Amino acid sequence: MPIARHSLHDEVVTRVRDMIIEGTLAPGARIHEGQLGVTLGVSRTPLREALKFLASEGLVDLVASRGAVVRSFTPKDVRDMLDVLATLEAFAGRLACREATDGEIAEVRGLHDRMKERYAVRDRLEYFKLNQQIHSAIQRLSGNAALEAAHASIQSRLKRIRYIGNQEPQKWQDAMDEHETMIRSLEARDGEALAQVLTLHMERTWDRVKATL
Amino acid sequence: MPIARHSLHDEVVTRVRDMIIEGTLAPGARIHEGQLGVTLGVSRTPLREALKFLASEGLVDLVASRGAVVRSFTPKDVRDMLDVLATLEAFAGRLACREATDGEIAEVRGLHDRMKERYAVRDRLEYFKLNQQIHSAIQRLSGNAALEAAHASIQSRLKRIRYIGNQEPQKWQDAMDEHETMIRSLEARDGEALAQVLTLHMERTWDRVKATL
DNA sequence: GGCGTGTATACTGCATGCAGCATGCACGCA
DNA sequence: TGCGTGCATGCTGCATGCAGTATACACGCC
Repeated sequence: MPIARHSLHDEVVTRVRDMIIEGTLAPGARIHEGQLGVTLGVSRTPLREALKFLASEGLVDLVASRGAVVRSFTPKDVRDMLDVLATLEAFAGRLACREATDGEIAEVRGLHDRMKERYAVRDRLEYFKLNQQIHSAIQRLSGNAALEAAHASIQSRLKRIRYIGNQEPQKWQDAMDEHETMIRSLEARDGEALAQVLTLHMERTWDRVKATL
Repeated sequence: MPIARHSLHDEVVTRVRDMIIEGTLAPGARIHEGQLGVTLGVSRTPLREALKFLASEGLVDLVASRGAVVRSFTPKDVRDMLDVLATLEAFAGRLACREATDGEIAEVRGLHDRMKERYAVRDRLEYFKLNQQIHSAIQRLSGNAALEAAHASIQSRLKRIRYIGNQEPQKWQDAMDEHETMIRSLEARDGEALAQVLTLHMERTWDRVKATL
């Protein structure tokens, strides 16, 4: 394994993306190149390159001669993205049930169990991270790289919004139950059932987040 | 309407993307910043920014300290992308039948008729462009911007490969027939039929291109 | 003769300087 | 007093210079 090579702009992409997800950079906020550059300790060049990258991901908008602003989403945007996610995940679920090895499914089960533990102690941050990993893992198990990439792109845009959701205990419990059904369907290699619960999960996710928009 | 503002890196993104699609920059070819910069008449900075953008689109790979290389796709990559496209287009087709106005559908019919004319005189380049426009238009008619963006991203990666396909008269005729069914289904607002033919079209597209990979 | 090592070349990665444009404020005129 | 215009400021967009590193070739050693 090659040692991790941290090209600076790659590092910056990650950092800025995290700042957007965590809300340090609020939606609609203008990104000041010089200022942010100083904050991150890099010059404007790699920062600008990172912003172009994030623009392509849809996390920031580039306005001519006025630089970058953090993209803000309307409720409809969110709903639309969830609909696409549902479509992609349902497709991935069917494939995963067919293509994944038993070992791979066991790994997802491992993620699921760890997530359940974090839920038990109400560790929202870790729960959330494991949750995202599970959804990503199902895409990966589909064996379709293009699918995985398309999913990752949309998921990253929704991260912030989904993190805000699940605030209420009942909602959180519901989400956990849906995940329980998911993992069972995957282990049973029942593609249709998995696709169905994934679609339902997205629909419910919408119900859980729409009030916060 | 604000006059078109051509930020240089945007222009470069378009130019380089076209060079990749047209094959001027062959898959696997290394992109030499200085040299290409001179060719395009721009300095390295906007060119580098454009390359970061294209990397995010998946058209080039960035290798640390070695710059950018034009991404090359394996047959499986192509197959995978077509599968995702089929999924997205089927979804978009259903939505479009429900959401589009009669006027919008008439516009697609217009594109279709123009495409048929180009087919009649065997004008492959114009046929191809109109073909892409039709597929994009169906996404747009879905009213789901996230869907449209995800589709556009994959479609741009496949452009070059799909352009090479349809070389043989019979294949081209078949593709044309599928499009004929498409437009009829759309006009009848039969979402299921449209989804079905779009899926079929992608499957057939695979049959048409796989030999060239 | 083949393989490993050293060195030279040249390309990428990043910093910085300069020019052009957007924005906000002040001043003048109606 | 209100609106329009001009100017100053500061930011973005782009060019270029410099340092670090990959690569290729040549030389030496086994």
